[in-house]
Amino acid sequence: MSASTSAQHKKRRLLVTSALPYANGAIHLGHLVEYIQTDIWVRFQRMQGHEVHYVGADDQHGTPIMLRAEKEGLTPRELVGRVLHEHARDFFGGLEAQAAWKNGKGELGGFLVSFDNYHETDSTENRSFCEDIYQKLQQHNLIATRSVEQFYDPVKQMFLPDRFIKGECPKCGAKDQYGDSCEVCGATYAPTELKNAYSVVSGAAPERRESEHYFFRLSAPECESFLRQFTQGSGVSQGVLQNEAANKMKEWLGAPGDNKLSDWDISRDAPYFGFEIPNAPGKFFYVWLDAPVGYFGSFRNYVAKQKALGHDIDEAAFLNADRAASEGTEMVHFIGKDILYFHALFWPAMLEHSGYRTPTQINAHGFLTVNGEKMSKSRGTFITAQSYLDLKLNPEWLRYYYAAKLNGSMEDIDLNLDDFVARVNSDLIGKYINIASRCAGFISKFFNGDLKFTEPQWLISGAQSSRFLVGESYEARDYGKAIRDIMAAADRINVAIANKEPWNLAKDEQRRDELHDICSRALHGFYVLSILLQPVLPRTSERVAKELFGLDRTFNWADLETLPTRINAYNHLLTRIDPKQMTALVDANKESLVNTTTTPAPAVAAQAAPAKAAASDAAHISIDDFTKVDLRIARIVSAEHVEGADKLLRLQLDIGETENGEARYRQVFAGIKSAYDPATLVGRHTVIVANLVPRKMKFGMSEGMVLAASDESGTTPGLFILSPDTGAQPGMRVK
RNA sequence: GGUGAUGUAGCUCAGAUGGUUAGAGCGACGGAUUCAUAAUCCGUAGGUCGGCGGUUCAAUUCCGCCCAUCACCA
Repeated sequence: MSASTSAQHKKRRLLVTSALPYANGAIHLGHLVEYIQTDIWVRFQRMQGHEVHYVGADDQHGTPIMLRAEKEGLTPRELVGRVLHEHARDFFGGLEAQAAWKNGKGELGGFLVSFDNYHETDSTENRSFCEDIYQKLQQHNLIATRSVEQFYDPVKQMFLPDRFIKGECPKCGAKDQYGDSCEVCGATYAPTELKNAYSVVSGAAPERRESEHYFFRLSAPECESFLRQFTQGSGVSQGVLQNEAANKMKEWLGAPGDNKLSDWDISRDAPYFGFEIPNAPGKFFYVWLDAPVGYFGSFRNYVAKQKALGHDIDEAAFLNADRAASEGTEMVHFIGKDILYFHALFWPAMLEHSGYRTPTQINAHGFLTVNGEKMSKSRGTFITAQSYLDLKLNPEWLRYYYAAKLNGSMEDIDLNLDDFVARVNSDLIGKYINIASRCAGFISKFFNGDLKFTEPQWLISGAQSSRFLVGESYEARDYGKAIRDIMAAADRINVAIANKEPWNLAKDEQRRDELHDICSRALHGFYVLSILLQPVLPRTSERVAKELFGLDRTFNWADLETLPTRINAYNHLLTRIDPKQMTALVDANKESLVNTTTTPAPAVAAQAAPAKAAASDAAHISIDDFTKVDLRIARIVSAEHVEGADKLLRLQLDIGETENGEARYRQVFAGIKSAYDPATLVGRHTVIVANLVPRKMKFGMSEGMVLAASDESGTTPGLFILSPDTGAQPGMRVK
């Protein structure tokens, strides 16, 4: 790759981004593929001394956020503010940790993603970029307006995105199907074809209404000709896009004259959480317009923060088209393959025609599967970042495993949990860490920590060739190859140690020089491996640099040309994964009650069960008796502690009821405080008795009862509320 | 439905412009060793390279069809 060879001579100036996670849910292991992939690349570039600015942000606008905030009884700002902190905690240990780290006064937490800045799209910086881009496009006659007919919720008084419409499949009649295709028979159709369509928001029958929309004229000839040149490029190596992505673009663009591009609808009507379009009251920028602009917003915010600390970063050199061209700065996006369309068509076309610089590299990656299948909440493979960290699993394990599987293409990668344990334990502990562990003792014991090399040049030239080989792989994002080459080197070092049998040399005082040499060489090997692995294992490599080799800083790429001179006493660096931790991780992420019974715990319960069944034999009830109990699926909208109550939580439950067109929630007091943190309940589905006589309690009316299991004998402690299987909707009858 | 990607040992993956016995790591099995409470080293077994057909002296590698998985069709 040309970039890596030229990197030897020229200092690169890079603005790097990862896609912005939507502020509507928790970070999970699927998200982390991208942030870890980007972070490894960024850290590799920094190690070479390049100027790197890695920025990210939360994507906070749009209808789903607006509606979710409403259901939780929050303003959108309150919701996205909370989620921003959750995301920051997962990525790097929180905004405070990040700020301290930037000041050189602290360490990152979470998954060690080393953003230079993490911001939000609902910000003043982002608004001003959006307005500026929009106005420039307008000046270039690339904004058009026309009337669009859309679904409208007459109760909620808002236009509805297609995914908020459900109804019966026009082909097979299956109920509750989305507006694009039927999950039961596989038919595809337009939302207008749905029978008995209803709004997911209010349940009302949607109407068709017209409204004026604003469009970015992507179909304009200047856009097409620009994109043709931009996506195909003239690049010798990768160019702007990977091959696979460039082919996809060819498909989207078609042959010259096909005119396959259509204009892009960039406006949404009020009510909408977003930025109002200048001089267009009641019209807002569509979230997908301001999301990528968020990269710029975050960068500007970062430049200001750095300026306050006395560091000047030339913003225009990175954002202005002419300046970027003359200064040779780069802008590199890491994205998932699902959003290639937005990043490779709309985004560059917008930038090109508003005077901003366009991306120099767009790197798309595939999706994550777990154990070969789509992540599943009921199987417990929809694993949140928080659950991984809460169980004290080492983030470097996951970073290493992802690195070993990533190859720079758009292929999906699989996290196989058994393989994860085997791979990490065998590679990192068995091969890599073991080298230091088995040799450091001799150096400390016999040579006072001093290293001595008989053939220094030979060792340095070996490190030099690793430097090229591994560096090229990192540059091309073929981390899998980098890891294979690094581990092959670790294998060679272990073989060399075995051949010299230092434990036998140690018994013979005549052979101290030989002992000194083999152990010094092995430690140098460990030094090299630690440098090469630093982008992947930043925390461990930092400890190796500081604690073992006594440096006052982290490694950089040039350290590969030097030899360490001494070591300090060796302390353990990494522990193995216990397979039980994987079981615990999956259990912690299981939502369905049915599936949790596969865990070992019920051994006790199984013994208790027969006795209870026998006891209840005496009192059968009729089916009619049972149907008197109205059991419903409920969604927990909010949960909070009740002041003055020892055991109660106050829950707001959505069971699909409405009142005057507004969603009506049931307030229920549940005695589950001892077993559940309210924050973990929000959003969960459970089962309630809906026709229980409402009861006035000291703290208010309780309009139903949440069902929970417990062992009456007290043998098995705990309280367990029920969870329906995935797909159950609030209000469904349980019978 | 259309388009594209993927399908190689038990697991995770390399690789080949078509050409002698298809590779690695892990796992399994056998042996060695003990510095590494955080092991390693040596060796063995395991694959008709998703299925069927075609082109060819020769295909797992090229072509067609089929099956499976995944994605995209704004």
